[in-house]
Amino acid sequence: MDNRTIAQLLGETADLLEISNADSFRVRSYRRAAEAVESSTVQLSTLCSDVKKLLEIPGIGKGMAANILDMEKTGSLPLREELLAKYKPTMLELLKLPGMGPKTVALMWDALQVGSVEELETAIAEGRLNNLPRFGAKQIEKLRKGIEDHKKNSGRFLIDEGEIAAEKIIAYLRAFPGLEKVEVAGSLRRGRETVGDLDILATGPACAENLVSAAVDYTAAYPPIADLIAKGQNKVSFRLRNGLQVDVRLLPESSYGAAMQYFTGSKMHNVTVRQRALKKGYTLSEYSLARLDDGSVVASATEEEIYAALGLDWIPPEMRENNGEIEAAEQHRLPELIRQGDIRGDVHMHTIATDGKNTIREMAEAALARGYEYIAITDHSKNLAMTNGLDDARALEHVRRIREVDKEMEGRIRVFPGIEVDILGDGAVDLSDEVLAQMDVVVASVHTLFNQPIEEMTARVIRAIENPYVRILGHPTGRLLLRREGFQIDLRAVLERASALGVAVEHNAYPDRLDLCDRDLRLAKELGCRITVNTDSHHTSHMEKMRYGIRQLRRAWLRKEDVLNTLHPEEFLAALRPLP
DNA sequence: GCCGTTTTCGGCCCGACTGTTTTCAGTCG
Repeated sequence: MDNRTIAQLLGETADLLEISNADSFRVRSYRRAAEAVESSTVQLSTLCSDVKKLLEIPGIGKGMAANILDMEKTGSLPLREELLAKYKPTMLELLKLPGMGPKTVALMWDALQVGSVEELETAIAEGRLNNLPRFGAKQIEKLRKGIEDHKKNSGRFLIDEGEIAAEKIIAYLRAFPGLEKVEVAGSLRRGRETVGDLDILATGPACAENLVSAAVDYTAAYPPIADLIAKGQNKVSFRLRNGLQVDVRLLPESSYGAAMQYFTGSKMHNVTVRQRALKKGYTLSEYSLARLDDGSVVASATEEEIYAALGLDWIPPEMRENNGEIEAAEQHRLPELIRQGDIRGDVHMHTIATDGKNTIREMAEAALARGYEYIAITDHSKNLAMTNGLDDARALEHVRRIREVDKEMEGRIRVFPGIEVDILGDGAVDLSDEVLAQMDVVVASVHTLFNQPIEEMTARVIRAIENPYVRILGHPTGRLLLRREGFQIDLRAVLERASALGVAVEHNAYPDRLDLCDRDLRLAKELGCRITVNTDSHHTSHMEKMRYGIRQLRRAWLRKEDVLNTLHPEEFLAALRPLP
């Protein structure tokens, strides 16, 4: 069992314990253990013969080690099974609705026997929630909208989940002799924030017509398959335990490029490309680009050949959304998109001073190892009490330590002092100007819950960035606009103001908080905003998540010069809004 | 359930905000 699965089972157990009103500290210990397992760099399954090693992991004690051993041995966790006998697995889904916490889920179950999103929907429609304590018209309406949003997004998986699953499948397939090239296509290749399913293409000598059936059998025997949906001549479809559907196609090398082009999509991009082919007297399919008159193949082995035969430059997958990329490719005007290697610094990260997991020094070393030239340490401020946020005094002390580490690093990497302040209800930020004046990088982030009219919300955020010490607007859409009903903002108005003030707008690279979608990023560029891309890292390993953010920037057609943290350290600071 | 120069109990990140309360429970970060 891999770490991710173990972490998931532990996390679910924590949720169930919470619903059952268990001791909150016990719940927390399950959560902590789940986090510890998730961020562990060693596979726990390799440690199971050595319980001592398991106990060395902070957050794993005797009980938890026993749990892990149980999961390794039996594939399940006794406590979780016990709780699932009492409740329903679908209740975990209910927890994802905004405003739905464990207490409410328990109430729904005890009072109405409602244990799933569908049942809740029915109960709302039948007016059965009306007599429940704490349930007024507003609360019910919030839930109704929450369900609506949930349905829109359920069935899709965050890009990193898709990628992790894809990497494992690809590694499995590559182990088969004669499967030489195995790659992902579909929306994952296009870098969308979420993926509906995985398309994986494989080719090599093993895909020759007379041999392919063995490779098909091998594919269908992939151990984690939960449900084999279809097994055909050269295609295998299955579902994984988490519900993600995967389509694997095994193709001859000669048609690999055509298949890559076809299965990468998007739909509208492909429609337009095929229309173009027809105009030129060709027909384009997943097998080849061929002449209409005699059917002879013009191109098929690589995408480059196909696009070239259509008079187009090769188009990066992230751009294939029919947003004008085809015209640009025709006129050789495709922008040179930003790449991961262009990023020279990450200016949003946390340490053990608040809710991070590593020290300032460890973060600096890890960033150096990644090839960064600078980082900014931006721990939380006091309003985020739960994170042990810094008040004025602690913030000053923290700045002093950051400067020390900066010196210790002897110029190999710069470490800038910073802070992530919270925006209060009146639009003020929660630390004093005197303290903010000591910081190189002040990020003002919208964290706390607001449920105000759009005008009021917009005004608050604008008031916050008008504070002259604020240099970056963090989480500009208040994080997870997707998930949270009730947070609404006039993003255009905010971005216009940020642009005028010279406040940079941050794009978060973390997969579950990609708070600017590609459309928002295009708008930001159009309005002349300065843009940064950051990971909001709470652990050294989080820094690798940068790649997800880069892909969003690429989807928005951004180039290196559009993003501030591609600059050298001093240039970066100079490009930020001038300090008062 | 974890953790411990205070070792085998008693701590364990806490404050803001909302809706439905007429004093607070629940959710969120």
